[in-house]
Amino acid sequence: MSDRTTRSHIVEAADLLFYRQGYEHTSFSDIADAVQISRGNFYYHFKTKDEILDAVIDARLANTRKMLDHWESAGKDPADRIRSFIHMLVANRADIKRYGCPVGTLRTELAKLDHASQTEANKLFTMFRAWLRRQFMALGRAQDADALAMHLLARSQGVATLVNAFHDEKFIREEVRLMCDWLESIVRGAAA
Amino acid sequence: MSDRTTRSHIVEAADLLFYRQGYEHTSFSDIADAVQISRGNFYYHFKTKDEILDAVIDARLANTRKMLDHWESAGKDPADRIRSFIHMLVANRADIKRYGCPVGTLRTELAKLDHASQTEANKLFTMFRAWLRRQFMALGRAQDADALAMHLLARSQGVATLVNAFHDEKFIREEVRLMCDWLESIVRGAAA
DNA sequence: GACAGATTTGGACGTCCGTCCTACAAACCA
DNA sequence: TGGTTTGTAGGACGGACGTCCAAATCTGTC
Repeated sequence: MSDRTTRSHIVEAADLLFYRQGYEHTSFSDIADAVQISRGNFYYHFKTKDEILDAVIDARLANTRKMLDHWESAGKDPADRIRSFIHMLVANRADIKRYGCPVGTLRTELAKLDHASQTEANKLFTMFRAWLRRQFMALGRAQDADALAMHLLARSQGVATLVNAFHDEKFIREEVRLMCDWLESIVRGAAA
Repeated sequence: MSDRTTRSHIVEAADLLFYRQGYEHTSFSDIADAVQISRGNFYYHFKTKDEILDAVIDARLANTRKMLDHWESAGKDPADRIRSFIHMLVANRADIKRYGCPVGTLRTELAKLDHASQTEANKLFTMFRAWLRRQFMALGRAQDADALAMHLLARSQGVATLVNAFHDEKFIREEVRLMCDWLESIVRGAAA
């Protein structure tokens, strides 16, 4: 019980710090200070730093799953659901501006470190990819559904990168509009 | 003289290692091993690790400048020059697949570290942005030249990120084709 | 209230890192 | 040839980090 909450507090704080400072640049002390527990206490809940990372990735995977399920049930049609994905950029614009995309930046860092958990981190991308692919298939684009999913994923990643680099939120609005226009042209093509 | 070559060897090796392993994850020993000099020798050429980073960024800025100048003089028209930019993804596809975009990944890492040199690293992006903007202006799109430049920059960044994540070179070809189509539609619009 | 298990504490440990210093070698000049 | 400058070698230093441990504290049970 108390284990559960302390453990989840650690994961929560680590999640935030990994996002803001990066995995390698975040120390046990940083997390301990945030959770207000002693540094030595970690060993009881996690044997290594890598275990915390895995727990953070698992938490992100679960949250993402939940978000996708919500979009799935809340969206009227596939196009509407894809718009939920696109507007994620607007909803998180302040964080993206300061810290970049949570999915992309962690994955990039783990790739540089050649870290064992990069496969796990990649699953975040794969989850979005598979979900988008299903939406495009439901839009009648079975042939190139995966290519469309990858295309949209790439564009949102690129937007997040440049917004973070230039600290320009306005750019998000413009690109989101372009992506919605692009989606609209696909919907029209499917209807014809 | 010998100073010059040893120093440039250090910068060269550091450049490569920063790209492949990341800045923070690359130690003095790593660079020393690559150049085959003693670790202590660094202090003669660079007083701090940050100084090496600055030298690496300066070298990358100079190389980028040279590349852009070459594209400028080699390209027949603005569209041709922009195509040089787009095809950079194809030319560097093997490295991008393994290590991501050299410009984007370093910039992202320095942003997370809140490093003093992130402004310098951003100049790499700004250099591409300004160059592309001039090309689009020459294409008769003075009104939205900067937006077009940012759009293309974002798309190439996104492609690089996903190619690195999914280790899929084929995706580069597809997206390069799409970007060229997009460019073509702009050229046609300008002609009309 | 005594006991047992769960949880937390603060610090010790070995290692690696960036930094810095001193001694030595090579090259150049008087 | 002797002396100065330039470049290199190797290791010492202080600090930070991840890991690990033994003792202390808390919690629930009989």
